[in-house]
Amino acid sequence: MFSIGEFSKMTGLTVKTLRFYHEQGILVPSHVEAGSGYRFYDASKIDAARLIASLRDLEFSIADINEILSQHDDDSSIVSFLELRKDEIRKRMRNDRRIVGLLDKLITYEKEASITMTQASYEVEEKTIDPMLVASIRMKGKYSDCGSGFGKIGRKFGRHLCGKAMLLHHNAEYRADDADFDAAMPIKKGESTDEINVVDLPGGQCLSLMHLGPYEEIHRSYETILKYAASRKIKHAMPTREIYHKGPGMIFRGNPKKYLTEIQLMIDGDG
Amino acid sequence: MFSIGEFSKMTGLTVKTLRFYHEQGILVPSHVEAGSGYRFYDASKIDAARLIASLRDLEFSIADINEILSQHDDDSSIVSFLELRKDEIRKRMRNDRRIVGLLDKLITYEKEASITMTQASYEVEEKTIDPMLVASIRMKGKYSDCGSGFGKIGRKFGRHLCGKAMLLHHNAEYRADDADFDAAMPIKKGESTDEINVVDLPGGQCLSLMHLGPYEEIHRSYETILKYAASRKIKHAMPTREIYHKGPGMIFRGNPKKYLTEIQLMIDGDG
DNA sequence: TCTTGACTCTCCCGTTGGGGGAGCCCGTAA
DNA sequence: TTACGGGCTCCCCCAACGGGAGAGTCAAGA
Repeated sequence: MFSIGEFSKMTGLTVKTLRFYHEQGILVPSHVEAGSGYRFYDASKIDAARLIASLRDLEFSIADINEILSQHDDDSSIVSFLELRKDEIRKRMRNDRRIVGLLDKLITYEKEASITMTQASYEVEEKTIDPMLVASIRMKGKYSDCGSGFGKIGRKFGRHLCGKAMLLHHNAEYRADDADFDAAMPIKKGESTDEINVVDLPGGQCLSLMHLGPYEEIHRSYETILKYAASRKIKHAMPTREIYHKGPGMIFRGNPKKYLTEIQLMIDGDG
Repeated sequence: MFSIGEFSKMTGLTVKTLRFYHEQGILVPSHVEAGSGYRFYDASKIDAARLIASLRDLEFSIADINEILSQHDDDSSIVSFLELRKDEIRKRMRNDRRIVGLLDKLITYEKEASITMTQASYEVEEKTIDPMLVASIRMKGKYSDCGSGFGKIGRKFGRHLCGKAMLLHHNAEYRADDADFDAAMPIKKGESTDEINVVDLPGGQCLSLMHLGPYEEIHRSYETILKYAASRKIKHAMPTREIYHKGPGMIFRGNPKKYLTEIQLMIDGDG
């Protein structure tokens, strides 16, 4: 016969836990002294304690354990319990996978944006870009409506997205209310649908300029890059591309002063 | 301004939850009427509610959300929070994978044992078995000590086990205290260590008999199968194999009347 | 104007598996 | 004698709400 302290050390269960299991009726001491209320456990209870610890390790609830102990004495008869438990845990794992996926996206996005922001020169550069496959939706109206387009593409191609959201401008000039543009997102693969076009965007030489700050001020960067092109007599092809390295966050709306947008003018083959 | 019921329908958060968030200070109504205590929310709170719901969906605690809301307003500044959360969830997923693995083992084991038990003829059969790779430990002493051997093998080759535990008897007769045997378990691959030998067990024709009941009675089945072999003048090779289709469970000690053991006598090539 | 029914309020208790601590009892050793 | 190391019971605490009681509020119909 062991005192509760000795039994605790032998089984690894805390004294509190042993008292709790006694109260719950799943691990009753072999003897309780009448006067003092002291609990005493004999050697046969060690196996019982180990068993309960195993079941708790499998995250069975006290109620389940109570039912298992009182009605069963063989592993084969509790297979249904085990399967239920497994289903529940798999369910939780599916949700966890989803959450980790979301978190990963957020983290990657912010880290890339942060690197881009510190490494950018904020001057007009000439660079070569690769062709890419994008899912796009042609929209007419306000630029600010593009969010719904990105939403639709995200819901349809969520698994295959592989880059930042971008806008393809089909107007040469700024139009407030009746702009003609594509909301587009790079994807690894996919097929066109009624609403969404999957197309190859050509690569090649382009002029690029990073714009740090709110969209309302992006016209200044447009002036800069267009002046640069004009001064060097570079012709550019439509559509003009705008790449959103950092916009309103997925959690917070973000601080517009930190919004980071890249303007790309594709250099015309003839230019 | 919306009443709590209207706001609840708009955001999908229950009235109880909204009151709780008010109490916790993470989503305070725009206005609380002095006399009645009625809560009123304006449109700007919808975004806040969405934000909180997103963070709860990522399983952030109320305390974390409080800190995030009061100290940050940009996704990039909470990346460390997101990474912490991700680590915690990955940790939980690792544990869940472990549990599902254990449960799967238990379930598979019991189901196979159950099928074997109902399909067995409980008469001596001749059958062909495939060669197999086993990890084994040579032991001398009591049969009942084999458990420690299985334990060692399990700990070393846990990931590569692919069959039931078995005993290889090197004595032709029953020996109580100084038996010579191997504790062995089939594995997919592995290398010998100091203590554990990885060897190929040959396949071929054998006599097989299922024994249902406690080990103490297995001598009867041995008599049966040996008599069968003798009556047909079949010679058999050592070691004799004993395969434990069902023994003491991994959870419960099990009911010995349901223990299921297969005896295999390998038929000698000359026989 | 009264009533009715739908809302809303606060307050309290319950969930899970124990942990922390107060206040008390007991035996033993310095 | 006192301190210490056990043990006991009883009560509160955690997280994020849900359920329900009892009471007040609001708008519409009779």
